[in-house]
Amino acid sequence: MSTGPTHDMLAVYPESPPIDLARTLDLAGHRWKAVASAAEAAGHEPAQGWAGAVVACDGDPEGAWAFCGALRRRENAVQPLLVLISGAQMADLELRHDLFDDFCITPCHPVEIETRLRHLLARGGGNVRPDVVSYNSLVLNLETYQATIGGTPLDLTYMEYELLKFLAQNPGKVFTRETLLSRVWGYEYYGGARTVDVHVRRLRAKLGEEHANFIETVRSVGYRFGQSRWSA
Amino acid sequence: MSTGPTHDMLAVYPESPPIDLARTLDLAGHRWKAVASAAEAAGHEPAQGWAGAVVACDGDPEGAWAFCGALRRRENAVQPLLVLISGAQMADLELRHDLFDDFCITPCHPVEIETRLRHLLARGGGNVRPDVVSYNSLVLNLETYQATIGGTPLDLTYMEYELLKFLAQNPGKVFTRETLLSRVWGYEYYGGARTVDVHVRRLRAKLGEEHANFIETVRSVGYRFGQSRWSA
DNA sequence: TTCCCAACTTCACAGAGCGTTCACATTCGG
DNA sequence: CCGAATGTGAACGCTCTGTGAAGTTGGGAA
Repeated sequence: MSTGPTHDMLAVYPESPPIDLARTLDLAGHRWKAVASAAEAAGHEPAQGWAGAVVACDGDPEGAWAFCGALRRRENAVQPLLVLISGAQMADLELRHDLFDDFCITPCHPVEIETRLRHLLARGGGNVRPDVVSYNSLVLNLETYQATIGGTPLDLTYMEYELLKFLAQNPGKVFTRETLLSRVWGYEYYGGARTVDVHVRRLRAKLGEEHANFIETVRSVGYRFGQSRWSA
Repeated sequence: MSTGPTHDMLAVYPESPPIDLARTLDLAGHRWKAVASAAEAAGHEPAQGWAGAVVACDGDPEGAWAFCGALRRRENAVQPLLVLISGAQMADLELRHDLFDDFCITPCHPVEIETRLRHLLARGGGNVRPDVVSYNSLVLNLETYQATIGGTPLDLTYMEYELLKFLAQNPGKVFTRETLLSRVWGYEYYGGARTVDVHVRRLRAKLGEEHANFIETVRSVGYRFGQSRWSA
């Protein structure tokens, strides 16, 4: 139907995208605007909103993922979101599965990028991103930053909420304190691992005695949220 | 095909899939069944339905696309659907964008297939396939640090888990106590060899009388996990 | 600006869990 | 039947985690 997207403005990151990417987008007839940050993306957003985003993780992976996260946490989450990564970065994808819709392993054929973009756009943004994370009676509302358990709201602080969200998004999986610090607190964080312990303790307290065991301690390893699907 | 949860059976086309694909699926712990046609896919469908489909278009593109179309036209459309195509076939995708959810350009890294499957399954609400080590009814979940035997969880301590994991990753191979100490406990470890004995004993106890013989004693040498193919 | 309070981090200590070792019993090979 | 290798139970001691509290930071109000 569409010979070329007309009213579809894509956000591209970083501000000086790889020349191959720029050429590919141009040749395919896409309209796009490169931005340096999520704030800039919000500032330069067209009236109809972004039609999607393409993020190259080559130069600055940290910044790129932060950018993805920011676009997804917005009021109107930008969709679809295509990331370009190197093969070595593929391991990063697993824990960030909620931050993108599709990915390309660079270097890749320009046609592949174009095909994936077309596919994503044709599906109208593709997959629906859940705006809540839930486990049993626990519900995290990603839009309002509120948590409830059995319907009654929990009064969580920011870090408590982020930690619980991260754990609840990966139920059953064990994380070391170091992993939690880097994924929840941030990469450049240089702090003691006991910080995690204390936050876990407060979370357990707020979850209540009945649900404190939502967060399990795995001795000598770290923490796990929820039970493995096998221990049913 | 490895053991695992029973509700994640993938349909694979064609009936004799590329060996690389088969190996990738097995190593990732997926359960799958190769089928020769859409009719056969319907006939062999598990009670809970297919968790998804992987279609290799290498040999017979027409048949492969017909297969995809049939799965999509069914009462319960099979989702998600991942197709493997060569670069030359990329042009086919545009006209068939409604017949698949994601694609891989072959030849590609096995990790990419696995990553895309994970992503698709996670989106579809299906369970993400964990990394597992399994032997008979014993399953070690490397993500959750949990072990089960015949579906019932084993309550292993950290060292017990590590020892069992190492042994189970090398079934049939005999290890001296010294080797086990250096590989499981660490190279710089300087302790008595009887430590291994005690841990083996506890492992056998927790495996239960029925499966205690998973760990065999090789007198004057060490221990072996699983049976030698020469044993009577 | 200055103060204040909430949130976050760090610290210290106690308790529990777990790994290691030892002593003794048992089995195996010759 | 003997010696060596292994199985077994118990006790010791260390490491890790839970926990209360002190210390630090940052943002908002007066």
